[in-house]
Amino acid sequence: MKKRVITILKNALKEVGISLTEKQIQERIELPPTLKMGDYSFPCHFIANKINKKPEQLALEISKKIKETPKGDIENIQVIGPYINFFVNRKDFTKNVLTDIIKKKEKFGSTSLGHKQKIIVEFSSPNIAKPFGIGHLRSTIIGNSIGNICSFQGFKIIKMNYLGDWGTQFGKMICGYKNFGKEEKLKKDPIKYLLKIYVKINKNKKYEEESRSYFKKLENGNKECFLLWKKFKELSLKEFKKIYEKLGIIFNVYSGESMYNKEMKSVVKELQQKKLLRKSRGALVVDLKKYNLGFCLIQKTDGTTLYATRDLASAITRHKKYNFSKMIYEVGQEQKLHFQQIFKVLNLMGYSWAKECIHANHGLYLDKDGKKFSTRKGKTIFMEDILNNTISFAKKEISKREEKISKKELEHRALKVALAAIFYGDLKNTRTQNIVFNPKKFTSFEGDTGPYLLYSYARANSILKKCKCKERKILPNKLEKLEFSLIKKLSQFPSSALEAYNNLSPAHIAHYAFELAQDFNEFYDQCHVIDSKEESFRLELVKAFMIVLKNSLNLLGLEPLERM
RNA sequence: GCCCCUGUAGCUCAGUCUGGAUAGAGCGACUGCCUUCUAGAUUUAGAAGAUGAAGAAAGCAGUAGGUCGCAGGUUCGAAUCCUGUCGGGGGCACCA
Repeated sequence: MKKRVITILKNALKEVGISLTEKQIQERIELPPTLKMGDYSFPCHFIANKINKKPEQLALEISKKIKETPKGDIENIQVIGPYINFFVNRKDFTKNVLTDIIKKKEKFGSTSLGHKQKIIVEFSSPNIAKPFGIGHLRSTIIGNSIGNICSFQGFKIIKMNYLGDWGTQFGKMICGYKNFGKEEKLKKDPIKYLLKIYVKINKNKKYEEESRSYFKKLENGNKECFLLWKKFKELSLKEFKKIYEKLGIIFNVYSGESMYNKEMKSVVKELQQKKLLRKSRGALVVDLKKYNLGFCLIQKTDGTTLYATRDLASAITRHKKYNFSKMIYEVGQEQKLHFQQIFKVLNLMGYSWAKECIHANHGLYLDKDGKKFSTRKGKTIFMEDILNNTISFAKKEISKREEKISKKELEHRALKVALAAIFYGDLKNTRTQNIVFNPKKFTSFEGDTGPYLLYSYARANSILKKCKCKERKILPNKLEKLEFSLIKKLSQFPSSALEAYNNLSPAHIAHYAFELAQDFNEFYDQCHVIDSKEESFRLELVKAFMIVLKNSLNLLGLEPLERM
């Protein structure tokens, strides 16, 4: 139908002496703010500018040239101010949209834009020997969703967890454990105990020298250090995997900084050969001052490596191994400069694929004073606690509404509701914005929340379950306003999904899903589905709603519930 | 000091990339939509309550709430673009 609008416009514009390509016209077509103003609209300001005419007048002139008498799929054309508004035939529109959704089901809205090219999405990436904190929550949820969004556009996605399992901090860990660690305590609650040690060692400056020497030993292959490191890693990974299982997030690859130990030497060599390295204050650096990016530190004075070195090595190795078309790093925005440096260095090294590396940065969770959380100072909120709190709150809410429920069912539903609250609560925010952490946000289930979305789905499901009438795909003569609003919203899902991909922005999907659920609930309130003459059509509409909402939720990393 | 992000309703935020129709949501506040009772009588008033029921109130409708940080500029037109300025956050060499 949009195509028809474009053809009509193209012909009319020609008559007035303006020639635009179909693509140019398509880009200018807008959706009017209200239903009363029509379904598609063409603003005339921008052309009027070029030919020095008043937009209102031009709109009238163009509309007069539209010869084809409005009928068929376009019912009416109106000029309001500088806009030419098109009204579609609602019945045809509805029929097309519903048929399309019900035919394509979970594929509705997806495309094959990616042609199965590979995209690596690196996300979550928690630090070994530290608890899974609020800092990694965003990366985990957003990265997962970005993966789903890209996959929906036909890319082959590799979800990669790049563990922070190497670096000076492990010198600190080993130093702390050797000085005041106890094996029994470690076994009891490994991660929280290791955190205690980490905080303690950071407070005491006299261990700094010793810590660094332990990391040097570790990097040089000292056996005792290696075994301790291995133990920390295994214990941590076990805890992390428990959390991922609860969150329902699956990684294709578990990688880690430690895995690029061998490649690092060759990266340093390569940099030297390409004459990019320079000695500065005893360390090896790449000078990026020309690009306003400062120095990228490659090797410390004591000869050990740094984060940047490992990221360079891993990027090069990954490209060899996977031949990715894009690599997305879902990492906090405080590392923006770091990634700019890495990408620049890769570029200077002559790797043309450097431009396909993207830092999809996210804003930080700030504490209630608006300051950054810091693990080093022991100021963290544990993922485990957030999850457990939200789950127990969800349990209370569910039991309030349904007493006779099996324990197993309660556990299952409470987990799904809690995840919806947490995931949606995070994803609805603009990715790059900082968020002040407020635990109450996750335990509020009304209004613009994840549980509201699940509720709407369950509500729709209940209608279908209770209705025994047979399907007859009859469209009513007159569509109610709320019915048509819902249908229009349904039709917008594909462009929402595409927009989310273009901006790597799950928030687009989150906002769409909320508006969709709102439209559905309005429709539900006003239009009774059962015992109405329109029932068969409305049942189709409810079905289509469920499909589209489910697709949206899946993109966010959530599963809807049939009952809540 | 330099670089990046940011300031929209009491609170939390969309909208800013790509300037256009009355600046939108959610929370909080107030009102109504549910049930029972009493009076009144098809369109009412008061009080109380919540329901184990289901076409699920985890909902819907309405009211109040805005100098889009401030000051200039560009434009027929600015929350949106440009400049300046003030407030908040993050980063800036041996952490990741």
